[in-house]
Formats: sequence, structure tokens, C-alpha cells
Amino acid sequence: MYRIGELADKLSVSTDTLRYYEKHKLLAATSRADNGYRLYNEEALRVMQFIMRAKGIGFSLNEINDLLSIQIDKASHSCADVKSFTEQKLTQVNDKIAELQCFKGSLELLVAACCGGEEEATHCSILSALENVDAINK
Amino acid sequence: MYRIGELADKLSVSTDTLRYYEKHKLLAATSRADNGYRLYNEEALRVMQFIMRAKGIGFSLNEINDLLSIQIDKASHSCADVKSFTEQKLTQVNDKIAELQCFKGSLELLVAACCGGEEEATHCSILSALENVDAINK
DNA sequence: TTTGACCTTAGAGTATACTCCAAGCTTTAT
DNA sequence: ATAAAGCTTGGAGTATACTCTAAGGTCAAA
Repeated sequence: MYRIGELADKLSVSTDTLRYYEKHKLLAATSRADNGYRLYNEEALRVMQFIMRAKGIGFSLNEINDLLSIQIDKASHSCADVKSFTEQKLTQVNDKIAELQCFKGSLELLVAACCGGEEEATHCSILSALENVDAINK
Repeated sequence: MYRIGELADKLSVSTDTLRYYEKHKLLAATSRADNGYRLYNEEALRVMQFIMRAKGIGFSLNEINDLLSIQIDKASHSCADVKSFTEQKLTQVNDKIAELQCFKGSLELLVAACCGGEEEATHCSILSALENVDAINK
């Protein structure tokens, strides 16, 4: 069994994060020592790794909560459930990428149009673009 | 002069947003009527449009604040200042896109690996991938 | 005159994921 | 004996951009 600090070290997270996850029902301590200290077993370690992997793929803690519910009771869910959940996330990510690529395009236009010289910004094409409708969505 | 509701309608934002921007020093009302109502002139309208365009390009309100300071006193800033500001934002956006594309790649792998069938998720390849180090970053 | 639409303020709530703090108990080492 | 490190709890703070609420004043029309 690990104390909270030991598990935190092992996973390179903070003890605050572990307590936060407990409070938010993602991962409870396996048990408590007589002195009230949290104790975690190997299974808890694996659950934390599950959480961290899911985070690494872009799932939010709420989504990870859903994922954990499915994982805990696999028999009640189908592959189709899990797949559509993942596809939804993929759609979200694609939408966000599209939005950012739109930003990127506009920013590149601005950067390309600006002389970047040391003279006063009085006629800066970037500022002009923000001041006038026309200049950006050309 | 516009009252707050008129300006809000004209720009399709809420009056709350206008008050919020005032509180956060982005746009003060031009003046106040005798009854205390906020009044906005055409210049205020243009500033709001500046803010909205900058938002549309992905700048945060804090960044827009900086941009407005530059715009208000163009003579004290160079094109180089504005350009590097914009380039920084572009870098941020590119970083974020890269992160999301990493998520996207992982999610696509998961989706592709999953049969998506109606059978129990007991051996679901997506859950397996989250449970084991190996399956994802292969 | 009264109703409804519009305005004012201060302050709380939302979502996300922590991070930090205070006050205090436990354990280990010196 | 005491200091340092580790643990407990509840609660506040951070960042972002609003959104909503309450309590109340203002104005134009019916």
C-alpha cells in the first residue's frame, strides 16, 4: 500500500491532485490507515494510470468519469457505446482544430501584411485590419 | 448616442457583456445620461467592433486590452511591436493545434481499432488501450 | 395611473482542473 | 525533547468570459 505522497511521486502528480480526484469521485483511496492517512493499492495505481492516459488523449475529467463507469461495469456496455463516446470526442477535437485553424489563417494574413518595421504604428496594417471590416475577411 | 440596449442589439451582444467589458477596462461608456444610463457614441461602436474582430481572430480579452493600449497610442509603438505581438499569438495557436492534433491522432487510432459491435465491452480495444501503456503510443 | 420595457448596482454562479492555505495531528530522526 | 516531513480537513484562490439574480430607479404608452 502506498501513502498519498508515495503514489504522487510514483506518478509525478501532486498530492493535491489525488485529493482533488477523490473529491470528484474519480479515484477514492483504497482504505485509510488507523491514523487517517489515505492508503492506495496497485489497483488504485492502475486506475490513476488509466485516468492519466485518458487525459493525455484529451478527455476531460467529467468524460473520464463516464469512461471509468463503463470500465468498471463493462458487461453493461457495448463496444458500440465506447466507440461512439470516443467518436464524439474526436468530433469535438476536430471542431476545435477547425476553429483554431481559422484563427491561424487570419493571424497569418495579418503577419504577412505587416511590414514589422521600427516606424510608428500609425499606419500599421494589423491595426487597420482590426479597425476595418474589409481588411480581414478579404 | 446609443443606450446600452441599443448598442447591444446593433452588435448582437448582451448588455451584460458590455457592462463586463466596462468593468474590465476594455470599453467605458462615452458618458452617462442624467438618469445614470450609459451612453455610447459612434467611436465606442467602432471600439467594440475592434474588440469583436480581435476576439474572432482568437485574441483573449487580456490580449485585446494590450492591443487597445497600442491602438490608442500608436505613436509610441512600432509596427514591429504589433507584428511580434501577433506572431506570439500565432505561435500559441500553432502549439494548441499541435496538441489537439496529437489528441486527434490517438482518438483516431482508438476508433479505428474498436469493432464498435453490440457485444459486451469486456474486451473492448479502446478500454484495453487505456488500461495498458503499450496499446496507445505504439 | 399603472404596466411593461429598460436601466442601475453589487455580487453570486458556471465551467475546468487544479493549487494553495491555515490549523492541526502523526511519525521519524536527531 | 524537538524539529522536520508528512498527513488530515475545509475552504479560498486562479484563469477566462461571461451570465444571472436581486432590489430598485426611469420612462413611454395605454
